[in-house]
Amino acid sequence: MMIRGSQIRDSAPPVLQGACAQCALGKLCFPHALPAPFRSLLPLALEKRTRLARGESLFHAGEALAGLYAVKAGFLKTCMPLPDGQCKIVGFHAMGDVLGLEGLGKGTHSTEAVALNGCEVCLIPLAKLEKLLEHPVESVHVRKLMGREISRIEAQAAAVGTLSAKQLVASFLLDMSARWEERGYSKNEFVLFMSRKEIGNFLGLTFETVSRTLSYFHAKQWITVHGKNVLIRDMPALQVQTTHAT
Amino acid sequence: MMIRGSQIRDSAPPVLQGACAQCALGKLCFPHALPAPFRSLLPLALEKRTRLARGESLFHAGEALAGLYAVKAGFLKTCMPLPDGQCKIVGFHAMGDVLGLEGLGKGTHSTEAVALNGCEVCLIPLAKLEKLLEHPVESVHVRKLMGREISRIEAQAAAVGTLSAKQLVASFLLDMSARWEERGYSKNEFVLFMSRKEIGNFLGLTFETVSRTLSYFHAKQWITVHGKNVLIRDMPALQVQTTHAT
DNA sequence: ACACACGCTTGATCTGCGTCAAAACCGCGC
DNA sequence: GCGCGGTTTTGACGCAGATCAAGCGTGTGT
Repeated sequence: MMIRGSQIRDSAPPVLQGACAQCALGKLCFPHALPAPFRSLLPLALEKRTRLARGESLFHAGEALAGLYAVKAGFLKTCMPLPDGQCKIVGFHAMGDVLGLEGLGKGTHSTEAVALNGCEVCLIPLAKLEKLLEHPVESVHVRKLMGREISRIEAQAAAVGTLSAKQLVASFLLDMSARWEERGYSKNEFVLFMSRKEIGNFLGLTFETVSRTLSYFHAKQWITVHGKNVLIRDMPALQVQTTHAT
Repeated sequence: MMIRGSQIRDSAPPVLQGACAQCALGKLCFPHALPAPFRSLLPLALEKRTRLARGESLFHAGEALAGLYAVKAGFLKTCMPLPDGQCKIVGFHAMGDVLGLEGLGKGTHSTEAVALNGCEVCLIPLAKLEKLLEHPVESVHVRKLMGREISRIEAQAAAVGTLSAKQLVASFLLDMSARWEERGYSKNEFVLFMSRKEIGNFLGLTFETVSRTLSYFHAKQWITVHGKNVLIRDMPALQVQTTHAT
């Protein structure tokens, strides 16, 4: 019954209609952004809350889209399978993020979503989603989510293709920092839920290079790293590192 | 009056309501995918046809979204500005492609679109687009376009972060080939409208490396290159190159 | 037709990051 | 506590691709 390492603050029953009304995550979670007149539809929309243990998949590449997912708690990665059987991480996701948007194109997922720790996730089933999306306001909302997703991935792709290892790791840390801040946590001190290997995969580097770069930043006194715990001590220095070469 | 290097087959007036009904590009172009009952809305939607000369921008990064664009003829690139003032190409676009979807997130464009040669482009103005999107069928259509776009960029990002120069150039050629085939042209013989520098920028390589790799493929008899003209002589060899390392 | 500028090719050299290897660390079960 | 497997750190070395540089096409404007 207990969820290891999760940030759930209340003890809501695992399946509950209208649970979002009491949800501690507040407006972060996807359907909460809807304007008042459409809120009444929500208990219908949120059908199932799922718990995932570390390493479990929410969906697989090639699988038919079951609907959209809103992350309530925990951390996930989305991976794209490569021709050679390997898997490239295309994003990390925390509470408030929406997963599955890429599947709206062909009706099947192009990526796999895997839990990095204990997660709780809401499913908005496809049938009910489509019903919801007949209302223009919600339709606009989903388009905005998708547009932002496109911008995010384009920026990511642009960075990976051009920046050096130091630039990539610096911007990765700043990105994580910003995400924690958005969610009301400290922007200077946080935990990396993913391994060095996963960071490397995401940034197009080896885990040795990631480790070395973190050590380098540590030596420069810009950050303090102890395993997965990171303390940012000189944010501007990292920001400069993002732009300047070498 | 004439458009250099363009594939326009008829001599339709530059601005024409309902032009798509006679458009030689047929179903390739975005609004044509709409089912019959909604077709009547189209002459309203397609307000303006724009001609762009080589090097002209359709929209800039940061600019407010004017609407969506459908490419009627010609070739464009979309670029994302980087912190250091450089610009990274995130996509190449040909007739039938839709541009501006990334702007639906924040209402402003996150990329710039630049014509690689003489282009003709239709604008669907934002106000009319929103009207159109109140109809569920069209709303679904745009979501599909966006979903496919997300998948496409994710795949692109995955490739650039992991593949070697030879793998990247091989998959680039195969991608171009597939796009030409989709549009009814030969999949074996085509013209690269972009320069080596632009290919390099797109793939995260230098133009020297792109040039060397093309020469290597040429030496292997897999392709024939004369400037921007490409003839693919051994498609399977290129496909193998995509997966195999070295 | 000419020359100039720009893009492309090809070669030589340099370097950042990948690869291989070994040791330290950390969590976990017993 | 102890031993074990996996992760992380750190070092030494090599290579793919960047950089520097020189010559060659090709298209463009006069």
